[in-house]
Amino acid sequence: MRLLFVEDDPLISRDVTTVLEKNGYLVDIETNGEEAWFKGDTEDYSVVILDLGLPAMDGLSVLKRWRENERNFPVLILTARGNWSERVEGIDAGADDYLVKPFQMEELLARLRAIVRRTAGQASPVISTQRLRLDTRLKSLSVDGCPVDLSPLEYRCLLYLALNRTRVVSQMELTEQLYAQDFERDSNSVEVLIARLRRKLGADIIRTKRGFGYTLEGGDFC
Amino acid sequence: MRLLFVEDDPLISRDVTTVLEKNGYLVDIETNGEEAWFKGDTEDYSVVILDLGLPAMDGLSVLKRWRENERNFPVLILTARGNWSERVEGIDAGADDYLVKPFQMEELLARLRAIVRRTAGQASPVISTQRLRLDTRLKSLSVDGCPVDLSPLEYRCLLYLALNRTRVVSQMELTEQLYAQDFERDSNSVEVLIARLRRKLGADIIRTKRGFGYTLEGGDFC
DNA sequence: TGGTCATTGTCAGCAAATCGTAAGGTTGGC
DNA sequence: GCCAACCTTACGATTTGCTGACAATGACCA
Repeated sequence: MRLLFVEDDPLISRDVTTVLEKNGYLVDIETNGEEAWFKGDTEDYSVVILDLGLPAMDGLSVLKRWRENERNFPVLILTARGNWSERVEGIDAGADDYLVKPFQMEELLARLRAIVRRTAGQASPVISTQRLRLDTRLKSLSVDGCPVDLSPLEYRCLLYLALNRTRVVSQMELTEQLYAQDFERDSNSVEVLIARLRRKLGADIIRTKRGFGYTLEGGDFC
Repeated sequence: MRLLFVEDDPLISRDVTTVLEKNGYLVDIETNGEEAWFKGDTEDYSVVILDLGLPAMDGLSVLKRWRENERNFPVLILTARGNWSERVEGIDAGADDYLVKPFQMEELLARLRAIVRRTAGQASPVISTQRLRLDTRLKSLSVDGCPVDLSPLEYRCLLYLALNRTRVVSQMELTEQLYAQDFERDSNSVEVLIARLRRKLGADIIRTKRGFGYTLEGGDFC
């Protein structure tokens, strides 16, 4: 789950990032608006946390320019206490949620989960396909009603496939989403990961589109 | 995705090209301005990377001449560090983005993605004809409602025919779109490819206009 | 401290799919 | 009927993806 964190205060960003990473997010940090905008415009993020007080280009402008370019990832904005108008403007500019500083990490995590779920078209904290049931709060999974244990990496992989089950996810994309950007080119770790998932889930849950990538069952037509 | 890479330093172009090809681009390399201009003027590219310091004809002139001739493919220019005026001139001459040398490959890839997305607009993810349904997100195809599996090359070929179904696509054109520049001209690989497609789709989906090329059913024009 | 276990990357071997090549067959226009 | 354009088939080199075995790491516990 790739996350862009736009925050100019290095003290805050370091602490928050640590927690986010412990919770399975792959965090990119940007400290100024200009570069944050470029990152958001060119990379694929699952969610963005955006502080509104930024140098170079203020957070609101960044958000507006993203939305103009149809960058539709969910954005959670951070605002200072009592700055009510900013908050309203933020929502108008296309933010999906806001949080007032200072905040509890627990609350940030909860809102991130909610926001990711909503924008993925999920109304509940549970993602279900025909045979899978992924509970994002408990990080638990059942297949055909039977509980299955997953390792952290396996869970993140399956979650990403589930959130993108309407399309083919290439090996490369999966690599970028699961590992930091300095990935080995000639490694088959993704293949091994998929194989281990299949052993736990059953062979026919994750399908291979040779030459293209992987899809989950249930994203079918016809 | 055909890409023209105009760069006079063979060391740079070789390395960059390798990465580009691994990322699915069909790369043509030109090392001097004159020939680069001719290539861009006569071939169909999805995007062009243009180094501004070139022998024979400098990059800016090449770009201007393309734009005068209404060659509207997106162009990303490469400039030396700190050469600010060149960059501004480049944008004025019709470049879509620029990158300062030396650069990270990741950043180049990101900017290419952004640029292609911008100029392509957003095309519908599903292309339908009377009997075909091509889902570009699932990379899957159904004929008369029945799913059919395609190899990557077959898929690209059919997609190109589908995107150009209002006209006849010559063998030559298909070759240029599917293969890199220095391809054997007297090979029957396209014919074989079409034959394999026909075996999977049914004989009457792809029609031959002898001496001209191929058309898809449904693009009737007699 | 040392042992056990879960997690995850690496590697080598295998099977199957992919795709270019070549050779010979068929078709259609003149 | 000839010739070029096009089709079909078979072959095999290469690529792609799967799998089991093994190693490195770190957490946990005695």
